[in-house]
Amino acid sequence: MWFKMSSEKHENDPDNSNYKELDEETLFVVTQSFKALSDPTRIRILHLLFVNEYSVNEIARVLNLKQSTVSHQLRFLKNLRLVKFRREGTTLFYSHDDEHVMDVLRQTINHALHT
Amino acid sequence: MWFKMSSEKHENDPDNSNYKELDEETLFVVTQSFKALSDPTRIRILHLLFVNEYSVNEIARVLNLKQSTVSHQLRFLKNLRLVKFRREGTTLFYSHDDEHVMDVLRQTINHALHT
DNA sequence: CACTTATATGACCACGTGCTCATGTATAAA
DNA sequence: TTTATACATGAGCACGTGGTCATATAAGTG
Repeated sequence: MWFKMSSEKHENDPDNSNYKELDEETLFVVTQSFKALSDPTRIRILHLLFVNEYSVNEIARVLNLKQSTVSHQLRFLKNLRLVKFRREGTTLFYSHDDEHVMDVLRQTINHALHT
Repeated sequence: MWFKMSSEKHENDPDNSNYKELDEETLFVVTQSFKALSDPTRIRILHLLFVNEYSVNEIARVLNLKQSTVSHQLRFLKNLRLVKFRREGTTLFYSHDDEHVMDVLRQTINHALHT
Protein backbone atom coordinates (compact mmCIF):
# COMPACT_ATOMS: atom_id res chain seq x y z
CA MET A 1 0.00 0.00 0.00
CA TRP A 2 1.31 3.42 -1.02
CA PHE A 3 0.92 6.72 0.70
CA LYS A 4 1.48 10.02 -0.97
CA MET A 5 3.93 12.02 1.09
CA SER A 6 3.13 15.69 1.36
CA SER A 7 6.76 16.42 0.60
CA GLU A 8 6.76 14.46 -2.63
CA LYS A 9 5.88 17.54 -4.64
CA HIS A 10 4.09 20.71 -3.77
CA GLU A 11 1.24 20.27 -6.19
CA ASN A 12 -1.18 19.91 -3.31
CA ASP A 13 0.11 23.14 -1.83
CA PRO A 14 0.26 25.54 -4.74
CA ASP A 15 1.12 28.54 -2.59
CA ASN A 16 3.71 26.49 -0.77
CA SER A 17 2.28 27.74 2.49
CA ASN A 18 3.28 24.41 3.93
CA TYR A 19 6.98 25.12 3.53
CA LYS A 20 8.81 25.69 6.78
CA GLU A 21 11.61 28.19 6.43
CA LEU A 22 14.73 28.01 8.55
CA ASP A 23 14.28 30.16 11.61
CA GLU A 24 16.42 33.26 11.68
CA GLU A 25 18.80 32.11 14.39
CA THR A 26 19.53 28.77 12.74
CA LEU A 27 20.11 30.56 9.47
CA PHE A 28 22.54 32.90 11.18
CA VAL A 29 24.49 30.14 12.91
CA VAL A 30 24.76 28.08 9.74
CA THR A 31 25.84 31.09 7.71
CA GLN A 32 28.51 32.03 10.25
CA SER A 33 29.94 28.52 10.32
CA PHE A 34 30.34 28.43 6.59
CA LYS A 35 31.69 31.97 6.51
CA ALA A 36 34.50 30.81 8.76
CA LEU A 37 35.39 28.22 6.15
CA SER A 38 35.03 30.48 3.14
CA ASP A 39 38.49 32.05 3.34
CA PRO A 40 41.68 30.28 2.19
CA THR A 41 43.77 31.62 5.07
CA ARG A 42 41.35 30.33 7.68
CA ILE A 43 41.12 26.96 5.96
CA ARG A 44 44.90 26.69 5.91
CA ILE A 45 45.03 27.48 9.62
CA LEU A 46 42.31 24.97 10.52
CA HIS A 47 43.89 22.37 8.27
CA LEU A 48 47.15 22.87 10.15
CA LEU A 49 45.28 22.40 13.43
CA PHE A 50 43.72 19.10 12.40
CA VAL A 51 46.26 17.12 14.40
CA ASN A 52 48.46 19.35 16.53
CA GLU A 53 48.30 22.53 18.50
CA TYR A 54 50.48 25.41 17.26
CA SER A 55 51.61 28.76 18.59
CA VAL A 56 50.76 31.92 16.69
CA ASN A 57 54.32 32.34 15.46
CA GLU A 58 54.53 28.71 14.38
CA ILE A 59 51.38 29.10 12.32
CA ALA A 60 52.75 32.29 10.77
CA ARG A 61 56.05 30.65 9.91
CA VAL A 62 54.67 27.38 8.55
CA LEU A 63 52.00 29.08 6.45
CA ASN A 64 54.18 32.05 5.53
CA LEU A 65 51.83 34.65 6.93
CA LYS A 66 52.35 37.84 8.95
CA GLN A 67 51.92 37.44 12.67
CA SER A 68 49.19 40.06 12.72
CA THR A 69 47.29 38.31 9.96
CA VAL A 70 47.33 35.09 11.94
CA SER A 71 46.25 36.87 15.11
CA HIS A 72 43.35 38.54 13.36
CA GLN A 73 42.13 35.29 11.84
CA LEU A 74 42.55 33.42 15.11
CA ARG A 75 40.44 36.03 16.86
CA PHE A 76 37.80 35.51 14.19
CA LEU A 77 37.89 31.73 14.70
CA LYS A 78 37.95 32.15 18.47
CA ASN A 79 34.83 34.32 18.42
CA LEU A 80 33.02 31.50 16.63
CA ARG A 81 34.47 29.01 19.15
CA LEU A 82 36.18 27.07 16.40
CA VAL A 83 39.55 27.29 18.15
CA LYS A 84 40.75 27.57 21.73
CA PHE A 85 44.17 28.23 23.25
CA ARG A 86 46.27 27.48 26.31
CA ARG A 87 49.01 29.70 27.61
CA GLU A 88 52.58 28.61 28.33
CA GLY A 89 54.58 31.62 29.43
CA THR A 90 54.19 34.24 26.76
CA THR A 91 53.28 31.69 24.15
CA LEU A 92 49.72 30.78 23.22
CA PHE A 93 49.06 27.38 21.75
CA TYR A 94 45.96 27.21 19.60
CA SER A 95 43.98 24.08 18.81
CA HIS A 96 40.64 23.33 17.22
CA ASP A 97 37.51 23.42 19.38
CA ASP A 98 34.60 22.30 17.21
CA GLU A 99 34.49 18.69 16.10
CA HIS A 100 31.52 19.20 13.85
CA VAL A 101 33.08 22.00 11.82
CA MET A 102 36.37 20.11 11.59
CA ASP A 103 34.45 17.07 10.35
CA VAL A 104 32.71 19.11 7.70
CA LEU A 105 36.04 20.55 6.62
CA ARG A 106 37.66 17.13 6.55
CA GLN A 107 34.84 15.70 4.43
CA THR A 108 34.96 18.53 1.96
CA ILE A 109 38.72 18.40 1.59
CA ASN A 110 38.59 14.64 1.01
CA HIS A 111 35.80 15.08 -1.48
CA ALA A 112 37.80 17.73 -3.35
CA LEU A 113 40.90 15.52 -3.34
CA HIS A 114 39.07 12.53 -4.78
CA THR A 115 37.45 14.22 -7.77
CA MET B 1 54.50 -2.37 22.79
CA TRP B 2 54.07 1.31 21.95
CA PHE B 3 55.19 3.18 18.90
CA LYS B 4 55.51 6.88 18.73
CA MET B 5 53.57 8.16 15.75
CA SER B 6 55.22 10.95 13.84
CA SER B 7 51.92 12.77 13.79
CA GLU B 8 51.55 12.64 17.56
CA LYS B 9 53.34 15.93 17.95
CA HIS B 10 55.79 17.74 15.78
CA GLU B 11 58.65 17.62 18.25
CA ASN B 12 60.59 15.36 15.93
CA ASP B 13 60.15 17.89 13.15
CA PRO B 14 60.85 21.25 14.77
CA ASP B 15 60.69 23.18 11.52
CA ASN B 16 57.55 21.32 10.56
CA SER B 17 59.07 20.63 7.17
CA ASN B 18 57.10 17.41 7.22
CA TYR B 19 53.79 19.23 7.04
CA LYS B 20 52.00 18.86 3.73
CA GLU B 21 49.98 21.90 2.87
CA LEU B 22 46.83 21.68 0.83
CA ASP B 23 47.63 22.16 -2.83
CA GLU B 24 46.39 25.39 -4.31
CA GLU B 25 43.63 23.91 -6.44
CA THR B 26 42.12 21.90 -3.60
CA LEU B 27 42.25 24.98 -1.41
CA PHE B 28 40.45 26.93 -4.09
CA VAL B 29 37.72 24.35 -4.63
CA VAL B 30 37.08 23.95 -0.90
CA THR B 31 36.98 27.71 -0.39
CA GLN B 32 34.51 28.17 -3.23
CA SER B 33 32.20 25.47 -1.93
CA PHE B 34 32.00 27.06 1.48
CA LYS B 35 31.67 30.54 -0.02
CA ALA B 36 28.52 29.32 -1.74
CA LEU B 37 27.10 28.40 1.67
CA SER B 38 28.25 31.53 3.47
CA ASP B 39 25.33 33.72 2.43
CA PRO B 40 21.87 33.53 4.01
CA THR B 41 20.02 34.04 0.72
CA ARG B 42 21.86 31.20 -0.97
CA ILE B 43 21.29 28.92 2.02
CA ARG B 44 17.58 29.70 1.95
CA ILE B 45 17.44 28.88 -1.74
CA LEU B 46 19.33 25.60 -1.37
CA HIS B 47 17.25 24.71 1.67
CA LEU B 48 14.14 25.20 -0.43
CA LEU B 49 15.61 22.93 -3.10
CA PHE B 50 16.29 20.09 -0.69
CA VAL B 51 13.19 18.20 -1.83
CA ASN B 52 11.54 19.83 -4.82
CA GLU B 53 12.43 21.75 -7.91
CA TYR B 54 11.17 25.34 -8.14
CA SER B 55 10.89 28.00 -10.79
CA VAL B 56 12.66 31.31 -10.35
CA ASN B 57 9.43 33.14 -9.61
CA GLU B 58 8.32 30.50 -7.12
CA ILE B 59 11.59 30.86 -5.25
CA ALA B 60 11.22 34.62 -5.25
CA ARG B 61 7.66 34.44 -3.98
CA VAL B 62 8.20 31.81 -1.29
CA LEU B 63 11.34 33.44 0.05
CA ASN B 64 10.09 37.00 -0.48
CA LEU B 65 12.98 38.05 -2.70
CA LYS B 66 13.20 40.10 -5.88
CA GLN B 67 13.29 38.09 -9.09
CA SER B 68 16.61 39.63 -10.05
CA THR B 69 18.12 38.74 -6.70
CA VAL B 70 17.10 35.12 -7.17
CA SER B 71 18.41 35.06 -10.73
CA HIS B 72 21.78 36.47 -9.66
CA GLN B 73 22.17 33.94 -6.87
CA LEU B 74 21.07 31.08 -9.08
CA ARG B 75 23.69 32.04 -11.61
CA PHE B 76 26.27 32.00 -8.82
CA LEU B 77 25.12 28.53 -7.72
CA LYS B 78 24.95 27.34 -11.32
CA ASN B 79 28.55 28.42 -11.99
CA LEU B 80 29.64 26.25 -9.08
CA ARG B 81 27.44 23.42 -10.43
CA LEU B 82 25.44 23.33 -7.21
CA VAL B 83 22.13 23.68 -9.10
CA LYS B 84 20.83 22.76 -12.54
CA PHE B 85 17.63 23.62 -14.38
CA ARG B 86 15.24 22.26 -16.94
CA ARG B 87 13.07 24.38 -19.21
CA GLU B 88 9.32 24.08 -19.62
CA GLY B 89 8.07 26.75 -21.96
CA THR B 90 9.31 30.04 -20.62
CA THR B 91 9.69 28.67 -17.13
CA LEU B 92 12.95 27.33 -15.74
CA PHE B 93 12.78 24.80 -12.94
CA TYR B 94 15.87 24.73 -10.75
CA SER B 95 16.99 21.81 -8.62
CA HIS B 96 20.11 20.94 -6.66
CA ASP B 97 23.00 19.27 -8.48
CA ASP B 98 25.66 18.43 -5.86
CA GLU B 99 24.85 15.75 -3.34
CA HIS B 100 28.00 16.34 -1.31
CA VAL B 101 27.35 20.02 -0.75
CA MET B 102 23.69 19.34 0.04
CA ASP B 103 24.80 16.72 2.56
CA VAL B 104 27.17 19.13 4.22
CA LEU B 105 24.41 21.73 4.37
CA ARG B 106 21.95 19.21 5.79
CA GLN B 107 24.41 18.09 8.46
CA THR B 108 25.21 21.62 9.51
CA ILE B 109 21.56 22.67 9.69
CA ASN B 110 20.72 19.61 11.78
CA HIS B 111 23.68 20.29 14.04
CA ALA B 112 22.57 23.88 14.50
CA LEU B 113 19.00 22.80 15.23
CA HIS B 114 20.06 20.34 17.91
CA THR B 115 22.23 22.59 20.02
C1' DC C 1 62.92 48.53 37.34
C1' DA C 2 64.32 47.94 32.13
C1' DC C 3 64.42 44.78 28.35
C1' DT C 4 62.95 40.99 25.43
C1' DT C 5 59.68 37.97 23.32
C1' DA C 6 55.02 36.64 22.01
C1' DT C 7 50.73 38.12 20.84
C1' DA C 8 46.78 41.43 20.34
C1' DT C 9 44.70 45.40 18.51
C1' DG C 10 43.44 49.63 15.93
C1' DA C 11 43.55 52.42 11.73
C1' DC C 12 43.67 52.32 7.08
C1' DC C 13 43.10 50.71 2.39
C1' DA C 14 42.01 47.86 -1.65
C1' DC C 15 38.98 44.74 -3.01
C1' DG C 16 34.89 41.74 -2.98
C1' DT C 17 29.92 40.99 -2.34
C1' DG C 18 24.92 41.32 -2.51
C1' DC C 19 21.00 44.03 -3.58
C1' DT C 20 18.21 47.04 -6.58
C1' DC C 21 16.75 49.30 -10.73
C1' DA C 22 16.45 49.35 -15.47
C1' DT C 23 16.66 46.90 -19.43
C1' DG C 24 17.62 42.95 -22.49
C1' DT C 25 16.42 38.31 -24.24
C1' DA C 26 13.71 34.19 -25.06
C1' DT C 27 9.55 31.58 -25.57
C1' DA C 28 4.67 31.18 -26.37
C1' DA C 29 0.09 32.83 -27.74
C1' DA C 30 -2.91 35.59 -30.52
C1' DT D 1 4.38 40.46 -35.85
C1' DT D 2 2.75 42.18 -31.67
C1' DT D 3 2.07 41.27 -26.90
C1' DA D 4 2.73 38.99 -22.57
C1' DT D 5 5.32 36.27 -19.38
C1' DA D 6 9.55 34.43 -17.36
C1' DC D 7 14.05 35.00 -16.68
C1' DA D 8 18.86 37.04 -17.33
C1' DT D 9 22.07 40.68 -17.16
C1' DG D 10 24.64 45.03 -16.47
C1' DA D 11 25.53 49.29 -13.82
C1' DG D 12 25.73 51.44 -9.59
C1' DC D 13 25.99 51.66 -4.71
C1' DA D 14 26.49 50.52 0.23
C1' DC D 15 28.66 47.59 2.99
C1' DG D 16 31.76 43.89 4.46
C1' DT D 17 36.28 41.64 4.48
C1' DG D 18 41.19 40.54 4.68
C1' DG D 19 45.82 42.21 4.78
C1' DT D 20 49.46 45.47 6.43
C1' DC D 21 51.74 48.75 9.32
C1' DA D 22 52.35 50.69 13.60
C1' DT D 23 51.64 50.30 18.21
C1' DA D 24 49.91 48.35 22.52
C1' DT D 25 49.77 44.80 26.02
C1' DA D 26 51.33 40.93 28.67
C1' DA D 27 54.53 37.69 30.64
C1' DG D 28 59.15 36.32 31.54
C1' DT D 29 64.21 37.52 32.63
C1' DG D 30 67.76 39.76 34.87
